[in-house]
Amino acid sequence: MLQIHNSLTKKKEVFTPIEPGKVKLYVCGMTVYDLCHVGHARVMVVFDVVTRYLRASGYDVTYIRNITDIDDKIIARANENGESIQSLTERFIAEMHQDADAMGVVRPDQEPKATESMADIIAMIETLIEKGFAYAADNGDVYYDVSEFDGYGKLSGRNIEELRSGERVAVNEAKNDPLDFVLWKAAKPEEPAWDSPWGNGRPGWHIECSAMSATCLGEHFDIHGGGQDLQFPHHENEIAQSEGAHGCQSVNYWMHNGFVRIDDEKMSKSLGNFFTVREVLAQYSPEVVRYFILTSHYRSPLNYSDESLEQAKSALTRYYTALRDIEATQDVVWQNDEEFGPRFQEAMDDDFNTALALSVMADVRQALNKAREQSNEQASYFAGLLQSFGDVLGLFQQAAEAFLLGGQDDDESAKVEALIQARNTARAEKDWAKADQVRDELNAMGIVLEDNAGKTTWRKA
RNA sequence: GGCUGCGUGGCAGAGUGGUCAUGCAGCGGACUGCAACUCCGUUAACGCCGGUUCGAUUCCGACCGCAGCCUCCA
Repeated sequence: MLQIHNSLTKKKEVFTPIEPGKVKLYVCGMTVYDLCHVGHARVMVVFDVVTRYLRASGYDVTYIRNITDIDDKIIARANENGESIQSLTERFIAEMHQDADAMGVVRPDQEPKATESMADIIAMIETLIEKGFAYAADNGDVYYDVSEFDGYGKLSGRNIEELRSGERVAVNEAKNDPLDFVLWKAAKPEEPAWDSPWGNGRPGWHIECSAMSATCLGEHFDIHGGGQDLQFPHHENEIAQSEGAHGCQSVNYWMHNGFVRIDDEKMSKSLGNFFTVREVLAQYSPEVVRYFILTSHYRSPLNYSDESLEQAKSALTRYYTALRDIEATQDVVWQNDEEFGPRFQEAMDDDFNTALALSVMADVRQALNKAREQSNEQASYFAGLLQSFGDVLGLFQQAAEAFLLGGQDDDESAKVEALIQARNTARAEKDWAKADQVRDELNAMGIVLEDNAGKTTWRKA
């Protein structure tokens, strides 16, 4: 029975979908003005695995991940670059897709964009004004009146008094209350703007998600996810907006993933201590990055370091080594495996405990390696089982050879093969000095040899 | 200052009131011409101080340390 830690109640709860057999999932996506960094990669991978596991568990999942394609940073960046906003956002949407695809992240069912949701956004603001939750200020902005919403603070565990005492925002004259947040921003000269009942302007960040989630999934849906930093104020404000406008609970389960850190500090754009996905993928295979992300529980902090990536690489190499040169039994269904299936399921059912699930897979790998010596059939079965588990976590999605040989071109491969041939000739003649010399040469090229059962295979170090 | 959360062996990282995590690395052994791979075995941990308990790393409390949010952020 699947249990999910709900940030709203701060407890693990049994997951019960609103509609039996169906899951409606919304995740806050990127603001597209720059390349994805490892923190973004974590969100994508985490909710990719959530989606994969829900589907593997038999749910019909509708997965929505929005794109914020209009905001202050986008406008500022476009101006800096001297390019149009549309050209900037289209470019970075393409870059994001490239990174996500590289990491094997399954595309969401829909990726709504803020700029294409204006009618819904404006209609929702109108509703909020009608119901008394929002007001138009003299300067053309529209604000949400926080004091009108009883549950304000319930997600982030705060109340309005606490928020007031911790107030660090410069007071904005147009607001009735410093805690009120903007739903619609009046356009400044030279800024892109949309027509609205309150004059030309553009939406505030929070209202976009409330409008898009309702449009794509309805007023009440199952799971809403995102990074921990969105809990306040973004998700708190979403609740105020959605529940204010619709008069019903908007989300049953809130899921927040932990941060990626560097040297025990949050990786973020503002601190400038981030690595882009592009940079990391130049050095490590995408599945190594994915494996690294899955070694810790999604809610824990994840410290990024070369050492951790190297460990992930070594571990994944062992899996691919086990899968190499063996024909995996097709269509093995892990749920049917009586030994490992229940252990894997128990791990994943426990709030998506991927670290524990990986330990089950390590046992399967060992079983595979042992079976190899005795029974090909058994070994093939375990290989198939490993593949089946891998499909849930998005691992082992490439051929073992492709992973282990890692982007060798044909010329290089031919050269390696020739050297191996030469070494094996020397070995046959018991010319160990020569054989070792050739092996050293290969090692220097970053090639590791493995002599198995009369056959020499190689891989990249 | 307020509110969260965390502190596990050399590193990464699960978990549990009494018995094995797992991975990376290390050590010993088997295999190998030697290595690598693989297998077998193995060392080692639960921030600090109290309390509850027959027994606590696990529950409770204080303390120390770290991180996050309270402003844009995945």
